[in-house]
Amino acid sequence: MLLSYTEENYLKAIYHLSEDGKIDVSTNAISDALNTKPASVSDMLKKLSQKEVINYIKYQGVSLTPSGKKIALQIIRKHRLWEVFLVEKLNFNWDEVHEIAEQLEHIQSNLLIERLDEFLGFPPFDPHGDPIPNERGEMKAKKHTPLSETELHNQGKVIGLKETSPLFLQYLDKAGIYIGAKIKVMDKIEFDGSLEILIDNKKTILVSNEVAKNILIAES
Amino acid sequence: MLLSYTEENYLKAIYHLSEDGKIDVSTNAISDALNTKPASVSDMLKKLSQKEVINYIKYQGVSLTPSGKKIALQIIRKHRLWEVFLVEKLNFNWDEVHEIAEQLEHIQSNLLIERLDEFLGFPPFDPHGDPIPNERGEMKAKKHTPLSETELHNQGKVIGLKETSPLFLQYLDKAGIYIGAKIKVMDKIEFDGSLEILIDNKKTILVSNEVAKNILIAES
DNA sequence: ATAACAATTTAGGTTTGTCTAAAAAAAAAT
DNA sequence: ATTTTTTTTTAGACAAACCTAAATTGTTAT
Repeated sequence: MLLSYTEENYLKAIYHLSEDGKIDVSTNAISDALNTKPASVSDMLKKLSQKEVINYIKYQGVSLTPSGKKIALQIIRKHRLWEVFLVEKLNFNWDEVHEIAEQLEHIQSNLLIERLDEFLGFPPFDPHGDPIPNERGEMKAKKHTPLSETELHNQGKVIGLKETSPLFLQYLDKAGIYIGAKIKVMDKIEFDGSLEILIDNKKTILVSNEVAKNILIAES
Repeated sequence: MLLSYTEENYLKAIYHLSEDGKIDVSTNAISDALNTKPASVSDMLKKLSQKEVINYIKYQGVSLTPSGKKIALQIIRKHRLWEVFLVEKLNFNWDEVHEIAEQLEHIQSNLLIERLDEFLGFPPFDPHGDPIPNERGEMKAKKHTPLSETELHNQGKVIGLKETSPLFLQYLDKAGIYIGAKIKVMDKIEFDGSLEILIDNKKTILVSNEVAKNILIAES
């Protein structure tokens, strides 16, 4: 089924809002996300409900139907693949690409997006560390961030490394850091970007910014 | 000044229609090109005239103002650059890319298009042989086609070669073909794609399809 | 439990880009 | 030089996506 540019944006917004734990998304939350008025959202929800891409009961919020979720994930797939393209191929910074990808995600062509995916080497993550759904809308992996970008006091698990040289692995081993280790950021030293981290609730150590940049964390 | 998706398409259509010699473009011609009704075109022309991107006198057709032409050429620039991307990087065939480029040409970001141009190595022509305007909307070169694609009885000048090996150049020299030579296609042999061509209104020779593919013609 | 407040929906209106049908202007044909 | 035909414009309507203002429903606090 073919949806308009605007309808696609509504589905995407509902998907992102329900990601944050919520089962049902409120009209006001959607109007905030899309910079429209609640009245406009009500109109659109009625329409999307008729197209059976959302479950909608008046005054009680909305959720995506399976088919709505599939469409939302396709748009997210396109968005994230284009972001990879912009960063990897056109040398954009990861913080410059969002608005352009917002436009590119609505280009209609399955072949295009599969070719793009291939051209980019089937990347599993976008430049912000968010996983890229596959063509069936499946997304196994979780979002990850470099330890260096993790907020103060946040915690998560080590899910990957950017560096895999023996020297780096030896260092991690000695420090007690391994894939799956639980890490909490206790302090950030502004001067050089080094971090004080708590590993598995047991040991607190100091890691340099260089090291932190190469450890990927799935926050929780 | 910012135009809508639809307004951009009108300007582009008017540009292409006035390319074919015509100074003033008719309402019907535009409605044909855009698959809309003449009444809709009249409405839009009034609007575009108010925005001072076209010169419009009722019942007398339209032409682009300098600012309208500049906008049209920017869109054409984007269209052609994306076509190069699709063919060169994503391995599309040159006849598959038009519809996708029709969508991509409306993506708004000057930085994007300049980066794309650079990424593609500043190509002077799109995959159909049409020249790509520069960022100021200037387009020096003329459209070119391989001699092998030139229609029967059409004529033009040799403006370039795809092959530049000494053997090929020697062959051309012997045949009397040089950059600037006037060539007319007298006959096409279906069997092997070879061509009978008239050079400078003097000499008729037969060239193989392989040779014809490597000679670029600016038709006239 | 009910009053006050917040969230949501309905009603009615706007803009953009389209349409059909009818009127007006220009071009072609007698 | 009229008539006929074609082209173009106007008038009035419609769908999509938005808006404001008013009405309704749900929630919270007393």
